[in-house]
Amino acid sequence: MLNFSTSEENYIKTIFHLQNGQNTVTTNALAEKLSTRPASVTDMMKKLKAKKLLHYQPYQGFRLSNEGKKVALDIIRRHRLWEYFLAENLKFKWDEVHVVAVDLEHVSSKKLIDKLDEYLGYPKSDPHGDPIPDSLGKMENSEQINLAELAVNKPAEVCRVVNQSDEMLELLQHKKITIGARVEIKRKFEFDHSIEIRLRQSKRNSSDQPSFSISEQLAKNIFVSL
Amino acid sequence: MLNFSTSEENYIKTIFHLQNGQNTVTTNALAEKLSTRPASVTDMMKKLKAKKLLHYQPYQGFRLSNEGKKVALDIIRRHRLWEYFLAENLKFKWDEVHVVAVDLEHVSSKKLIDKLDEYLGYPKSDPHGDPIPDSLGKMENSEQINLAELAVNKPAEVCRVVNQSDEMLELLQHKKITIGARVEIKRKFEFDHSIEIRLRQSKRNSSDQPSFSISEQLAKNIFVSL
DNA sequence: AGTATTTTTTAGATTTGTCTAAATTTTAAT
DNA sequence: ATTAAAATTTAGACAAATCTAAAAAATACT
Repeated sequence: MLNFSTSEENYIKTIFHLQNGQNTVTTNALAEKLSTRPASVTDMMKKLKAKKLLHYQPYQGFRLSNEGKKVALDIIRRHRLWEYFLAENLKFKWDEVHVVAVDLEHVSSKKLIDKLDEYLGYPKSDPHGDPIPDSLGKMENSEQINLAELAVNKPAEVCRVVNQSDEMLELLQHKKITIGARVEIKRKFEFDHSIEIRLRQSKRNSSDQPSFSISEQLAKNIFVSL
Repeated sequence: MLNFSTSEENYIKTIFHLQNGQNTVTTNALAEKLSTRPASVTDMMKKLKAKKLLHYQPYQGFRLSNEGKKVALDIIRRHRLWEYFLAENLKFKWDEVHVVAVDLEHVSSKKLIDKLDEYLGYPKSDPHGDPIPDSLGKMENSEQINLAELAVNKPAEVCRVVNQSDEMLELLQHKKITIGARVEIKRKFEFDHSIEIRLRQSKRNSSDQPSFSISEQLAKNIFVSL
């Protein structure tokens, strides 16, 4: 695997997240996500196409090639392993790990990352519940359903949070919704699609907590497994 | 403390090492160390002078300002803490840590480094025996003498190795000379200034080893404390 | 001291990644 | 099917960090 610049890596990673399997990614969407200008995106797309990391015809959007996906998974692996290390070992708070990992992820020594993985005990997911690809780029994708679509009275476990904005993480912290928490929907309200939920803080603290309600917007950003 | 580019940081760090307290650093020496051209050095010196990180008059060489030294110590702190982590926690070999730390040292989150320091138990020196500055930039500088100048039959402890080239580290590994090893000079030879030494591998393995000889060149790169 | 050599700086070019403004292509709307 | 609007690309410029070649300053040499 060749080496890529920090800038190239940021583009690759972001395309991977935007295309999310099948989608074609547009110039504007990518520019928006990267806080840059569409013209800059076009420039970079030419470069990445020349390096065979993506498929791109002018005006038609782009998708990562298989090689590009491999690179993306490698960057994501680095990012999530560092996030795990920061939270688990250095005791960073859940909502602080992302910004630091964004820098660390560009240190690309394969030996470093593989040894870090080993040191951490080959964790399967990062502190946000996102799966960590292994050294071959494979990652587990257990059955996850959106909290907004969970049936009433069906117990589940929070396993993933997709929006990682500061605002979102602030709200989660306040509501004490964490990865691994057991959750059950008590009621759904048709009017605004808000839902009333009850949490049990994983296994150890099994004392039931009072139920409270969350907005549809929040629920849509939370994934659970049964 | 402001943020500096990787390139700026490399210049600052290298000047710090070259000036070693009092020396004035020359354009050519710096270009040589950084594997760059003198013209590039001059360009960067103008930039760093404008940022008040060093004192510089054209043709007169340069020295870091107090502010520049602070920045240098911060970079060195990051470098050595990562080296310690790589060797101690990730089980990197002694001679592999430097190249990886050279990348990690440019991730400049203060919180990250302070938490890493805490996690590692506030180590005093890195795997090469070089002292690690604390979060205020202070570092211990215990009395160190050059192995070439140690008196015969005076037991001492290897505490520092100044040349970190691959070739040097390969030789040290072969001779099993490690930081912390107890060493004693048995004889000095006038002809080529080589010396005959005997090692005891720190405290645990106190069985004496046979003595062997090392070159003056190697001895000069090893420092010991009494 | 005056010349030759070395060191350092200047001037101008190059690469990477970005930008603005203008041109082009695609999509949407009447 | 035209036209209007939106999205995308091109063209040309800029900043950072580097380079080469030439000029200038410092140093070393008889």
